[in-house]
Amino acid sequence: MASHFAFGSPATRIDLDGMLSQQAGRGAQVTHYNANTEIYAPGDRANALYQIDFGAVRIYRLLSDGRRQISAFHVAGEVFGFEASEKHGFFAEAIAACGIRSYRMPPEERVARELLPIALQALVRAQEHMLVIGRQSASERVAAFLLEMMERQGGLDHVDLPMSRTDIGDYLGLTIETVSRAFSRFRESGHIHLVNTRTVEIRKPDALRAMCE
Amino acid sequence: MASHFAFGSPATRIDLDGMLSQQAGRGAQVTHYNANTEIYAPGDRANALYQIDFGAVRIYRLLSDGRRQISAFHVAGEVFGFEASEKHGFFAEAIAACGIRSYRMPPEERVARELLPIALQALVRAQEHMLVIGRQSASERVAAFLLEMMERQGGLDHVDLPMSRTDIGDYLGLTIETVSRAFSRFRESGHIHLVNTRTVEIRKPDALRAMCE
DNA sequence: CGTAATGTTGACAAGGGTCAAGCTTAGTGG
DNA sequence: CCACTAAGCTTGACCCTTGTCAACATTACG
Repeated sequence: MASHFAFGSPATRIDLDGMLSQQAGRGAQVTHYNANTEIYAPGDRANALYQIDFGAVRIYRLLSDGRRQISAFHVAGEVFGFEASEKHGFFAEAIAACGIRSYRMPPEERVARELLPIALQALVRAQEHMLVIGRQSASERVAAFLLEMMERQGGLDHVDLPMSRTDIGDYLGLTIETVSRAFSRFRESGHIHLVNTRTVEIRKPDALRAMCE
Repeated sequence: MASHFAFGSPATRIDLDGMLSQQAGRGAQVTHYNANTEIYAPGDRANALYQIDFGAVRIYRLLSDGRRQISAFHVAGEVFGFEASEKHGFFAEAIAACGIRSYRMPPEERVARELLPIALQALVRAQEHMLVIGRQSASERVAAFLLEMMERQGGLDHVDLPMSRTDIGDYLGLTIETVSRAFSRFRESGHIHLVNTRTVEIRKPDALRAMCE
């Protein structure tokens, strides 16, 4: 509580109403959801925040084979619905019957426009990473890692890895031996070419993408 | 880019300087870090944001037995250092030689004070959850889950679980069978008492805490 | 060129997943 | 109010993926 950046205890109710209703010019909508009903789905416009009056909510994603990773549970008093783009990337569903207030998105102040999106981007990456480490096999994790690095370096096929195998292992929740074996198998199958240990040429990005589904 | 909430491509440099220097009344400090040197550590005051000029950074935590979970890598152009409390909860270290600009914390506008902390809290939870699912065994994950639920319900020893075993498994990256076996083992060892399948009495919270380190 | 750090590969073991059976609880209809 | 059913949960047996331990190879650096 001391810091201007501190966050209240879990019991503290956030005064979203006081904060946002001014902007929307109107109080929040309160909606009732039955158990196992959808609140939003990937692709839906992310133009609101949600605060739970009562009940509980799960946030999750699905792999195409049906494996599911829940990235968060939310209970009464908590706020969810943040996204880093204009569309949702996750499912939100009521676990039990819920009362949920929805608030139109906050104002376009400079901090909201610039700083908050950075935090939200980090949050989305964290959530996606949870999907990788929570539900994917060793080779799927390494494939996802290579694709992530490729994208973050502009999509060029020659990817530079500034980090060690130990770092990669710790990032993916694997041992260095398992990471190394995955690299070797991708090399043997022609998916990648190891220019050197820290430079990878991605030869079959689609094959890697197919692994991650 | 279309949405007022959209986030630029990874290549886009965030104009932190233009945004924050006004507040600090001064431009950013540029610091040089050698490879494998600490930028901040758990317990350090979190009163700045950092933007990477060149090089790469790892964000991680340690379990007491030395297992490490890296929750993020950051490369040139990216911003890190967000925390939900006044102190850092993670290590930040240079992977290679780095040039890093540090910016004093942003202004206390209403959105920054209220909305950003919510996002940051979610981010920190995500990062801590990565530690759990990336590096902990099945029983450690379930112990961490029970403790998290206990804390989020005010620390009472009778914890209500609104979610199914399937949900818990998906949250922890485990199958329902493994979750169930962990509950059973905790029951047999007297750490918990299962009042019913959805209500747990935490009898030895310290024993559970010891498991998570 | 020599040494230490980093990475690769192999053999083996174990933790957790898969498959299957049975149990418990909650909800429904007679 | 009880019986029936379906969903959720528990337990067991087996097996596979990945971790562990070890040896060796390669790279980086002084």
